[in-house]
Amino acid sequence: MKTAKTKKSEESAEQKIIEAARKLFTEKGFDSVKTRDIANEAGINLALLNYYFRSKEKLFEIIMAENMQKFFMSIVGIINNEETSIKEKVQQLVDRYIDMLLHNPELPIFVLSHMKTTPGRAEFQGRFKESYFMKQIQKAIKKGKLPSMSPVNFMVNVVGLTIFPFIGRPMLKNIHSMDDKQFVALMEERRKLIPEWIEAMMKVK
Amino acid sequence: MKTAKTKKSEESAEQKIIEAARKLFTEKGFDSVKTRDIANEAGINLALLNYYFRSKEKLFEIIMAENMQKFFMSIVGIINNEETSIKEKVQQLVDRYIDMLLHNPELPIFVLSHMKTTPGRAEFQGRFKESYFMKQIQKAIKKGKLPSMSPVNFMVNVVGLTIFPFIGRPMLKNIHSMDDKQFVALMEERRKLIPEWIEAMMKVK
DNA sequence: GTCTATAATTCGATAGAC
DNA sequence: GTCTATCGAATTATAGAC
Repeated sequence: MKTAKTKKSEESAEQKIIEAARKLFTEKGFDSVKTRDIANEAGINLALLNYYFRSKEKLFEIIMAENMQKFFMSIVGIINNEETSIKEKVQQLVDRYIDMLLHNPELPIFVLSHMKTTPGRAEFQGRFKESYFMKQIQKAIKKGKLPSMSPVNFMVNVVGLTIFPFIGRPMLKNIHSMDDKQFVALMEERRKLIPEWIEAMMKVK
Repeated sequence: MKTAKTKKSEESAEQKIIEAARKLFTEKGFDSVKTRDIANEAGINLALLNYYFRSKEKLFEIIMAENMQKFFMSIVGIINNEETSIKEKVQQLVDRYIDMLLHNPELPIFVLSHMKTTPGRAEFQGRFKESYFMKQIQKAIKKGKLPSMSPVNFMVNVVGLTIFPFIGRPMLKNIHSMDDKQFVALMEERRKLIPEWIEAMMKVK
């Protein structure tokens, strides 16, 4: 174990704990992960966890803030850009999310699971609702360039078509016996197709 | 407490435990729920839980099997019907899932969370992949009636557009400040729109 | 079958040596 | 800073009276 992980011994204990916690909490959530699991994964002593982070809860809050940031903040720049069209925003959103989720596939379930219990922070409240993207969509609907429906549907479709496969990945693995390589190929196919689908969908009616 | 729940005292203790366990496990998962929570929710003594079900784990397995059944088996009849067209199947799938999930909104996150860790049962393996629905889609692609792409994409889109809003509900609540009534209205709108969208999407290219 | 009391284990956290 | 040892609370499970 020591032979292969030369890199890890160069990191500080604090850093090793954070990384172990990030991995385990993001995969399994708060209650399923035991502080001993984190210590083992990090290759450090159990007492160090409390020495550096005071409690399991404090450590979790750090990881949760990190994950929320990664999940939401990566797109606020895109949806509030006043220079780009709806079509351009859709392509950028799809690209950004697919890139990010290919490296952090557990993020959607983590974020959505914990938003069920944790009241969303003021930080993100209305971040979508009041975005320039939403205003563009509402305007397009008024002008008859998009079908008359709840503008939320538009956002749900873009986000859903993009991130749902990551959420449903265990289903694809089991029910469709899809391996990791096939999954990546599927997402690369969807990267091109989703913007085309969105365009076609929005001409309905 | 006793005054209002007259109905509950008519049920057997075993039944009350099952119902409490169903509610709590489905909402919060295995580790977050304590056996005491279940006993309290059921209004029975803690010891009865082990008397009837031997362990927390055995009880959980019952609930998980129930939920898996509800989630998957409700649609096998639809996707294996050799009399209906692709279009009809899409409408039926959307209807069935929306009806079911309006009554069991926690099901998708529960099922997908636990399929991450639990290897899928043989019961469901290949149940989609070998379905008549999949064969119909493959045939339609060959005939050029559907765009040439992975047939999995088709299934992912139908299922994703339908169940993703339930998974993303906490996000809609927080970020879009959407209440329950608005959510139901949204899903009723989508019930009509998703089949139309799917039809439009599949004409791309 | 249902309850009280308690055993057995797990888990988060800390004291204290080095 | 890091470790060993251990405490105290929480939690699952069981023994035994009724």
